[in-house]
Amino acid sequence: MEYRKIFNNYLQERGLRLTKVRDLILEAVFATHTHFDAEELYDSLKGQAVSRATVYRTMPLLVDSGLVKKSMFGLDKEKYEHIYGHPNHFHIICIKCGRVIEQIDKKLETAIIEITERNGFEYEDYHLKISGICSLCKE
Amino acid sequence: MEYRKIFNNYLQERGLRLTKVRDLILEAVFATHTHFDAEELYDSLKGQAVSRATVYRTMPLLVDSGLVKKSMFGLDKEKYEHIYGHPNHFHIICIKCGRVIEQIDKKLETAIIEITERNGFEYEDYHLKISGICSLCKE
DNA sequence: CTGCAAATTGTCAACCATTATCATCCACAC
DNA sequence: GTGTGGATGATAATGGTTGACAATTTGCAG
Repeated sequence: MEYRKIFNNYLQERGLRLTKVRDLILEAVFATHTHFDAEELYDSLKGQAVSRATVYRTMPLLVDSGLVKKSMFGLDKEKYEHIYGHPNHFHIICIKCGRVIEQIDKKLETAIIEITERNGFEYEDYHLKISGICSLCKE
Repeated sequence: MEYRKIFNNYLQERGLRLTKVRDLILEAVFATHTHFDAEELYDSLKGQAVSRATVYRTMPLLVDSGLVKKSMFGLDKEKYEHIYGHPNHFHIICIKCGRVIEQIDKKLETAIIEITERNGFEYEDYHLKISGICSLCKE
């Protein structure tokens, strides 16, 4: 798995250790194909000796390594999603039922990068969340 | 002040009461021209008998009334900004120094609305946060 | 203007996600 | 295999936010 190589490289580059527990967490993250929070990840690791604290401690590493992204839903908890192998995308959320649609739009992304550079920034990443009412809830 | 009228209408429409305290909070919100959190708002009301709990209780009303928006920085606390009289805008944030730039881009907004409708959603709002490295930090 | 019911507020305790602490454990270099 | 410093687990602590409830105030009817 490519993502393992990436994470291991990331760890080694900064003198962090490749541990069994970090591996378990990594696998759990990539076995999850939805948006999840730390607690849900912890639950999915029940039975495999991993403590809650370590899950919380590992998430920033995964984010920093570029494998995982915080996906901002403006809710209470931190939500994450793995992004390795997923092109940059954004979300459209129904404010009635909470349904989330993922979208990719190259043109929009290009426009965003242009705007960033026009302001003298070196582009790094973007988060876009659109709120609306989905077709099912419109009636 | 127009925003007072809007808030009062909002309250009356749902049988909520216009109270002195809500008025004080409203004024404090519109006296603040930056992004703020509940605690900062509470501080700015020191001396005017308003309790912390009421500040927290009132924020959702202000958001729901459309006068205030949660501005998502993916940080620890809920951040807000008042939006009455401000065109819809987004933020570019420097990941090194934390500087925040506000931008308006009509074309981008149009594109976002189009994408939303193409997906069968009725457009409501969007949140865009761009991360990058600002000109000062690039060196 | 007065009285009343219901909404609102303040105080303070409770909640809950996240973080710090610290003793124990383990990865990794030698 | 050993030593050492990073990593982990258990648990307490933290801090933003919310709940409970008695006291207070608003909006309205009379």
